[in-house]
Amino acid sequence: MNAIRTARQRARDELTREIKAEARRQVVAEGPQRLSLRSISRELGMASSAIYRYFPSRDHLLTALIIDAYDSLGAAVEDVESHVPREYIRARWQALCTGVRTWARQRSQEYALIYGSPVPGYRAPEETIAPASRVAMALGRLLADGWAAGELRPVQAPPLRPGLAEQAEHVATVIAPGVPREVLAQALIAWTQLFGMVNFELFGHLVGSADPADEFFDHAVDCMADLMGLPAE
Amino acid sequence: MNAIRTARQRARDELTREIKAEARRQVVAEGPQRLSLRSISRELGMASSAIYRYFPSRDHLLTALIIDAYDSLGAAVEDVESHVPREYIRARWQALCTGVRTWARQRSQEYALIYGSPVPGYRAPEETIAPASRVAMALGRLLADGWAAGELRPVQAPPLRPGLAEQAEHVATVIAPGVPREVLAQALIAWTQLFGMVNFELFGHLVGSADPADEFFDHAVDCMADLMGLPAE
DNA sequence: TCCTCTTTGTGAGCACTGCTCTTGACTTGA
DNA sequence: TCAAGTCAAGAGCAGTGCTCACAAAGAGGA
Repeated sequence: MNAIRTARQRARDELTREIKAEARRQVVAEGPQRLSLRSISRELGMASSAIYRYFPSRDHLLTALIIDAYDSLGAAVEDVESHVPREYIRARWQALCTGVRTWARQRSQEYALIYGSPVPGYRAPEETIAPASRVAMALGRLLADGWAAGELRPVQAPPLRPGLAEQAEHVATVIAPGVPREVLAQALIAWTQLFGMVNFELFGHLVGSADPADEFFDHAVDCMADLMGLPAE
Repeated sequence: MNAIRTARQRARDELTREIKAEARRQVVAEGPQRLSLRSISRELGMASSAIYRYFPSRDHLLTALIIDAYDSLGAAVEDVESHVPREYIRARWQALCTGVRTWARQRSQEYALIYGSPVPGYRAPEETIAPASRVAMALGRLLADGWAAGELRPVQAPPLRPGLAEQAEHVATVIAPGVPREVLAQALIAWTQLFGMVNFELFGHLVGSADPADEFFDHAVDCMADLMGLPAE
């Protein structure tokens, strides 16, 4: 709106940032459930009630952190993928996957915040869905590029059930226009596979089987690439 | 040990059960984080401090619930799978998957308890790992049966990296003796895929794409069956 | 039976939490 | 300059997990 914000506005923005920064520090250090508004206020040297001028409740503050986490993950994935030449579709997929995994391992508490079990009674608000879809968008672009270049092999899979065909068609229009629904159905599988593996690795469900998970992860990523019909190269 | 337990022992067992039952009711109704020892004691008409004679901490009570949840899921899956004739390998896989999904949808809070993000600083204790592996065991039996019957098709996948080959070999000896490691590597993928989908469905990450997820789920289950080389039938 | 020893329940209390509300001080724009 | 709007502070409410000293009650040996 106005480039010249008032002093009050600037102070408000700064304090909002500081509160979020301290909150993130606590989440990273001790997990989302230990996040305490009172200890934030103590750390910032203000009264606990003052926090409520900036975030109406603990959940609102958590939501802000969630949005930031989605954005951070999206940016990280976009960044790592952008370093791969555009025409290497399979390499871009691999970069996307390792990007997600690396980010998740480095910032596991924030990952748990967005992909772990939601806080009870917590319903993801409207403003989270855009940042939440950045990773999916990256996958969509990659598929669209591969399709446009005529490099995707036909998928080997059972025919789509009608409802799924419709959903896949809708996803295609939003995320990868022109790409056939069969490809997007397989991409949905690959997508849930990716986060399923990262979840299991981070939450300890691979202990005793595929732990450490590096090679298993790479292997699965390859299999998913084949499932989507990505070119070998 | 002794069939004739003392009155004290019987009272103790009963109260332990009642505490767990009330705790489970609260978890089902409001989620794990709202579980409150004080409100349990209030509901049971006892002093809050008395609970600590039965569970040394809130986390210990949660662990007991987690074990019960694993056992309940394992039993449900075993039950639904046992109703399929032993020789229908693919149908057993499908039954296993829908068994997991159905249980998860019916008891979502308990599912979140075991497959959501772990409570902060919470480390899964030793006694959870046996009940936690019941679903994996069922998958192993199914593969072993299929292999013994000579019905598994050779898997179409990249060769295993050495570390993964070793891990798959180890999983095979524990869960599906005799079955080649290549099959178990694909089974690991199918396994993470299964829980990845259920996670995403329950935690709202499929909203806007594959929601409702029934057909997508069935499709993915089929694809995973193919990935493992299960017979068509 | 009596008399210890152990187990169990109680209630007060500590240190903490999210959140509300009143009160008084400050900034801002007309 | 001055009313309107904004903000921080502090007290307070209702709740939490957990500890501890103490008093009943049961268990088992002499």
